[in-house]
Amino acid sequence: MSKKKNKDILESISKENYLRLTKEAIVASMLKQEVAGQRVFYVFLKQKGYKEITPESMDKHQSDGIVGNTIIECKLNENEGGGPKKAYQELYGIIPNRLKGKGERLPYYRIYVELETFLVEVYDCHCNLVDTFDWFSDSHKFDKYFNDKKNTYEYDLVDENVDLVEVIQNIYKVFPIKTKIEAYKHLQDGVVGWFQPFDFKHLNINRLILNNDKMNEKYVQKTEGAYFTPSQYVKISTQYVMNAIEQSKRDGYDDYVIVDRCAGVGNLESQFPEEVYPHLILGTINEAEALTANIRFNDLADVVVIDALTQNGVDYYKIEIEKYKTKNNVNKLAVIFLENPPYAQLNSNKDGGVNYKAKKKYIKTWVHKQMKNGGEDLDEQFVFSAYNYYSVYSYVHYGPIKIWKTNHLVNKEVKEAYLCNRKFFNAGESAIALIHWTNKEVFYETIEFDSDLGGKFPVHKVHKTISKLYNNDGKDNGICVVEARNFSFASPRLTGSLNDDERYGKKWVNKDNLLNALPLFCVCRDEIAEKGSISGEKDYRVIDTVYKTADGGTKYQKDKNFLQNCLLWSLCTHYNQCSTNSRIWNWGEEHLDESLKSNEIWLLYKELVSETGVNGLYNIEQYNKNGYGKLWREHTLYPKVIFLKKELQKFYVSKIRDDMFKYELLK
DNA sequence: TCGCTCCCTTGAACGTTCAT
DNA sequence: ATGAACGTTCAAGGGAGCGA
Repeated sequence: MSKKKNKDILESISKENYLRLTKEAIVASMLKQEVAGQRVFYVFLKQKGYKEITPESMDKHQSDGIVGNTIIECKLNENEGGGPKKAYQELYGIIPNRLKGKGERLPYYRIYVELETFLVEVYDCHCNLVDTFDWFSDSHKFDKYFNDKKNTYEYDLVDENVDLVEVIQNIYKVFPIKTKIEAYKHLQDGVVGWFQPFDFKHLNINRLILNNDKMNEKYVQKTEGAYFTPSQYVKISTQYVMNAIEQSKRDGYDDYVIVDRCAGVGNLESQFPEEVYPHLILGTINEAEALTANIRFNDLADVVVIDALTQNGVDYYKIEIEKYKTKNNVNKLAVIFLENPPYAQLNSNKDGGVNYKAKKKYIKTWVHKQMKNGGEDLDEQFVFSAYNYYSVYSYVHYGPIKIWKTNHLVNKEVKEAYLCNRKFFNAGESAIALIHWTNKEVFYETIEFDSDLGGKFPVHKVHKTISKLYNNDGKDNGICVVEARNFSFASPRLTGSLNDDERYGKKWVNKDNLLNALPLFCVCRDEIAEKGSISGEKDYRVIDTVYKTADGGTKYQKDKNFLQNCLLWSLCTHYNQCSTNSRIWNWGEEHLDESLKSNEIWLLYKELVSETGVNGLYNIEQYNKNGYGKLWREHTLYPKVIFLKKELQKFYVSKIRDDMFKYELLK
């Protein structure tokens, strides 16, 4: 809006007598300050019968005025908002570039509208004036350009600011297709009105492969479980494999093969020297990925499409290994597995995530059926089948540490181990173990990992869950429900809560056992184990490697100091969801040590309780005293609540956390 | 009952545009 | 330059339900 316009509006507002206006009229005049002109224009067109126009979304400041095959830019008059100069930049620079960056269609026509003078100028994409008319009397003329299909602008995918990955993802959106290979077909054929035919096989292979990894992020990742491994970690796993090869030579093996049953586009193998290619035995379940991988390996290695978790799949690799032996006349062959399998738990309730089970209609894979226990995660199935059906020399494997830490699925010698940061796999920050296992049986209690942060990071095996440390005393005797169950820190709200409404479970604890049970609630809410830090720099190595256990037994119950600290924290934290009338508040105050009652945390908490007349920080946060007005909470209550939360964090770290490790509640 | 994962909503933090 | 007013992104938190 021009200065003049705004000034006029502001002046007219100060002259206006609002007392005589209805509510509606006031709202109408408020709208005048903003983009009222455009709103009137688009509403007018809509009322003239242009159904594709939605004025509400089109007259916002930053929306691109795209209707059918046109981009529209409105100006009130030629002095407003930069006038024709600014309109030109928008129509031929800013909006097209934004669309290209998003990989979306580029309209052929550019329309400049001057609202006050009713002037409409229609240009083509080369800025040739095509038509001029009056939008009030000739509004039907827009129709021709909105719906024009014949004159189309095609842009080239080789263009710098075209994001090929976005184009492919838009192809997925626009056409009813499921696989990459179909998308590639569209690239090859071109799409009228969108882009020219693109010969991906000969024109820009490197870029295509590079982007293929990126493409896995959003679409294929979800449907096929095709995650890619970042190159800095591929470098390490490549070295691990080379080490295994060297070791096999020293052990008297004649030759080696490298098996990857989830090769995808061949990322894990991309850093091997070419002489390694003939030793590769690769498979993937996605046809388009196999196509791309075969381009990468230039016919020196063959990537086939096969599901490794079927009986056929298992046999296929057996046969391929045998074939290699026969063909190359090998006596003693070292079989090295190198894999980054999909990590997808199939017993999940939702149909999102890796779509594997949706395709298989909840049918267990053949490998899964062979497993006595576990195997809900595809990763476990890959690990299980590798060691069960093949005589593995070495297994270089990426995956969650649970296969060793809790499931005890692999108990083999560790040659080398590295903790990768999952954020580089395009997921949330956490630790993914890269381990070079041999086939020698070894039972470790601790594995030491290298990592991005340098030094050694130990991860300990766990045996018993904390749920073993207490029992259900029944609702009649119980003071509150303590939920304390699993090993991991996923969803701590659900599996580590304290409440009196049985919202997550029914494990009631009575007055005699509660003091001993509260540390189990506290450990479930260990912020550092869950998030990697309290604030600032995260230590990704902690996330998903530190678990809750009962391996230390009931020793912690003899430390009265520790129990008292946990009691104070449990009573004051907002994670305690007991209602204000719960018996826990009186019980807690009775049992809290006198020395802790002079602690700043307790004093502050009690102050909030007396101010609101409500028990529990969780309830205090929701407390609303209408008589004080809506801003009262912001000014009086929340600053104190925030301060108390910070003090509780500090208290947990300084007085509780170390003991959690000491008593092996954290491990 | 227990262990675990996935989807959805929020809102803080950061980005961008525009008028003064 | 500065700040209002949106727009965008992303992690945290809440909740549901599967399979053993």
